[in-house]
Amino acid sequence: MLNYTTSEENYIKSIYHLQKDSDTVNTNSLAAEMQTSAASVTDMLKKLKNKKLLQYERYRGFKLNETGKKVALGVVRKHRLWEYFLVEKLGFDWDKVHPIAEELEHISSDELIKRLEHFLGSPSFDPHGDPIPDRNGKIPVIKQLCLSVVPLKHSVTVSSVANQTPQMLEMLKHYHIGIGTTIIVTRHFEFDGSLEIKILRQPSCILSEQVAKNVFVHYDQ
Amino acid sequence: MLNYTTSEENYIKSIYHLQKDSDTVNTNSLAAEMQTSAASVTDMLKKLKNKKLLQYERYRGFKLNETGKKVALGVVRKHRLWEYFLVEKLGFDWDKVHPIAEELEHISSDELIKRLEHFLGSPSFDPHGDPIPDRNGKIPVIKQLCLSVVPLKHSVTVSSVANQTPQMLEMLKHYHIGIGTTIIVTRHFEFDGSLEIKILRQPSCILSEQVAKNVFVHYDQ
DNA sequence: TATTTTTTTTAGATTTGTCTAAATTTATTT
DNA sequence: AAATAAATTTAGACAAATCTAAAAAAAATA
Repeated sequence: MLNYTTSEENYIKSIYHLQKDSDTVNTNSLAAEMQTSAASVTDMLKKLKNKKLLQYERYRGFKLNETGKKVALGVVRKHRLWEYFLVEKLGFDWDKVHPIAEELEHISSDELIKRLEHFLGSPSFDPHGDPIPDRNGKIPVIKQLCLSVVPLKHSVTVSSVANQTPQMLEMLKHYHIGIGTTIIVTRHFEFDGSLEIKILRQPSCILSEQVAKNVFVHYDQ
Repeated sequence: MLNYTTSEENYIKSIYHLQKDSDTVNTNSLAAEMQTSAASVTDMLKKLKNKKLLQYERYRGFKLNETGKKVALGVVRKHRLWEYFLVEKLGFDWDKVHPIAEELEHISSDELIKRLEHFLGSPSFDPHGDPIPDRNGKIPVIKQLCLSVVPLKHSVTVSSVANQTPQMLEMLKHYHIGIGTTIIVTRHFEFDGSLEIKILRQPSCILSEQVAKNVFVHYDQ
């Protein structure tokens, strides 16, 4: 596989994330996402089109082709493996690792990533619960649902968190909730949508609907 | 501390290595070291002088000042910690890690390096036996001598290897010699300068003078 | 010391990625 | 459908890092 510049990789990654939500992407939303000007985006689109990484007709929006998606998945893979390393091996809090992984994801060695993955035990999900694509770009899937809609008395495990701010982290730390935590919802208060939950070896506690809406879980086997 | 570009850091590091041998550095030798043109070196020298990292009078050579040396030591520190990580944690052969560490050394986070160092157990020497500067730029010293001049029957430990090519690595692997290996020189053949050595749990073997001249050791306590 | 050679610097281009401002195309409203 | 607004692209510029070729300075040699 060819090598791309850090800037190209960043554009490709952002397009990839945007086109998951809305099939074709437009210039302004990419400019907003990347905090740059629409003109810069247009410039880069021409380069990426020349390198055959995306479909693009001027004024008509754009989307990554298969090659482009593979490149994007490679960058996402590296980003999430490094995040896992930073949290699990170096002990960073998960809300601190993003900017560092943004740099590490552009280190080019394939052998490095192969060995890093093995060293980490081939994790399937990063510390935020986001899936880590495998070497072929395959993304592990998991049947997730929002904690706010989980039925009472079912045992579920936290698999990801939507809002990844320091404020949310602080909140979750206080409640002893992290990726992998097992939770049972014991009551649902109609009035404000808040939940009473039970975590193993913790006293019961109440979560606001706002928090619950940002926590995603899967059913335990 | 300010941030510098990857290119600036690479120039600073190369100047640092060159000025260890010859107090003041000249344009052509830096150009050769960095595999670039003398004109490019002059361009960069002006930038580094503006940023107050080196003493430089045109046509008169140049050298890093104290600020420049600190920056250089920071880069060297990062390079060697990453090399240690790549060899000790990811299982790379030591002759494969240099180009990867050349990329990793430019990752900017200080917190990352602090935690990486702690994770690695604060090593003092990298896998080639080169010293790792501490957070303040202090370089651990060790009283080294060349294996070719070690007196007979003294127990010594390999601390570094001068020639770090794949060919040398292959040779040393064959003899079961690495950084940290304990060696006793049992005979010295005047004819060709070759040595008979004994390594714990290995049969005695003969090293050519050429190999011995590239191996550095220190006396055991 | 005068000449030649070597080293170093300058001058002028080039590439990559960015910018602002103006022009163009598309979309939305009267 | 015409006018207006919004989105997008082009034109032209700039900074960083590089290059080649020419000029200038320093060093070596005759």
